[in-house]
Amino acid sequence: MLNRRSSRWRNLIKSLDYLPLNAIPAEPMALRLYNSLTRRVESFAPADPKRVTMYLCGPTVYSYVHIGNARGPVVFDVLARLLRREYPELVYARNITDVDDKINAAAQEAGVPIASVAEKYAAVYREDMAKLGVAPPDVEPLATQHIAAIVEMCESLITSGHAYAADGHVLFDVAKFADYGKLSGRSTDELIAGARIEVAPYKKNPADFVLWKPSTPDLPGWDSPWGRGRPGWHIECSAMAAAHLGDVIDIHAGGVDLVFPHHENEIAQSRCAHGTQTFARFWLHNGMLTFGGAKMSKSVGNVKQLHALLQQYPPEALRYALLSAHYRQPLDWSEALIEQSIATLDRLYGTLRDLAQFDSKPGIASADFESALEDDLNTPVALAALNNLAKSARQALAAADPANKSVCAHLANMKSALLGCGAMIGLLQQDPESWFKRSVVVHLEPEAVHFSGAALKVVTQPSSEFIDALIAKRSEARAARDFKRADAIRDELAAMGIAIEDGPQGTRWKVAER
RNA sequence: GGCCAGGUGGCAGAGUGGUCAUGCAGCGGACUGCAAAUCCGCGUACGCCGGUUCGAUUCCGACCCUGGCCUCCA
Repeated sequence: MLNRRSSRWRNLIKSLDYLPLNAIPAEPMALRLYNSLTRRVESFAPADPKRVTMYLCGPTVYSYVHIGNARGPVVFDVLARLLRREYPELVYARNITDVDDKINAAAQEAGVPIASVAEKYAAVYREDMAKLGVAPPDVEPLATQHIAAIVEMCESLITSGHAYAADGHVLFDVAKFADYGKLSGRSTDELIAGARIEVAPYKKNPADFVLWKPSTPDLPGWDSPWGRGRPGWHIECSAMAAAHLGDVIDIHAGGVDLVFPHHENEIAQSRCAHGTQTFARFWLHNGMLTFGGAKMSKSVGNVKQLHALLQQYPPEALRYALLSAHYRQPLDWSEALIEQSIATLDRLYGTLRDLAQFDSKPGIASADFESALEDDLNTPVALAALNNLAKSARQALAAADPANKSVCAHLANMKSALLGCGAMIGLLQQDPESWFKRSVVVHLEPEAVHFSGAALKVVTQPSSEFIDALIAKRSEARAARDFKRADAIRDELAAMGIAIEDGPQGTRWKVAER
């Protein structure tokens, strides 16, 4: 029986994965995405294939972000990569909110100008995203550079009767937008009746939200028809999305905690200002990172700072960890998760290292890998496919006759597929040697070579030359069958955090897990 | 209280109406001077109680538990 689940069928499908590139017919992308607006998985097709638009709510730059803040950028970076293959004209915008009361507070506390706080943390954010392998967005708008557009949007909302000015503020009149609450599944009546917070006296309804608010002289502000003031948070994103992507966009993404009120308010502002039936055709929301059973957040205090983690662990392991669960599910962050990710990457890079003799470029990803990603970004299934592919490569390698040309071609194809899968999710793109020899001082420090065993403890970061020298000594000892000495040197290396492996081609080494 | 997600093997985490996730860890074997790496093999997982069905972890209902939003938040 050749049914879908039989192993014969699976092997057939597997063998198809490694056909030469030109033998695989090009198929149109079958991307399906869960749309929060309709609460269903839908086939994705852009409004205009020549200009696909995507917006992700970026950071407010008042401090270091935590690892939870990185989940969206990483996950939607994968989506952007996927989209770009089919639609090279993708315009992906990720904003930076650089005017906000938290920034003001941080500046005041540090006794520095507000702009310097925003600039500092924006720069750190960009650097840290790059370390995580997140490609820069096509557009990175700053809120402070869109004040005119924001003011204009407020005026237009007032003119159309959707907003009102009161007491130096501009407020959105929730009662004037019938679809308010549709995204988050709330009724306007409920929202108006059920407000828990203290209601400002200038509001018509408790649910009305601020588009513009007055600034005192010590706060950043811009002249406006309502006096000197600054924008509210929600209107920034609406204005920046419109300025760079248009009135209607294909995809709007963000954390699930932004559904209400932020995204709900964006929809209200944008649709009313533009007179459209739709703001974003697809709404995508990533689940929260938890830590110790609760959502990671600064207010709870259970945060792990991204910047610190990047110094402590290989960045790629953090990316792997963030992609190890489906993006809509919660993911519990832990040290064990990072260590597991390091161990898995060790194995994957080990496979690539064993395939080093083949000069393969990233090629076409395996079919099961690609279809997993197209199925609402199912990265866990994609990673499973990647691991299966790596395992097949190891098996083939273990059984391979190096002289057999067709076997070599097969192995080269597998390596190409492996790198191709990695390229699609931003993993496995570095030289395996640099993965294994990370955090080792590469430059020779002449004194270090002459250190005696006792002085060695002073050296916290051994140089690769020093390690090579020790390994050479151990090899001499092994050749002389002086295993006691050889093992002593191995122990010495282990104490430095270096693990060694003896193979047919000699001894190689890697940085051991912390 | 309202709205919305979940509860899967030691751990992480997919998925499915009827033999397969995958990874990490563990155990046994091969290989190795010993390790390591690699390969081979192993473990009767689907919160609880009913129902539908030839058959349910998967569908339906009740229950218990957890998390998210309702306030700034990725």
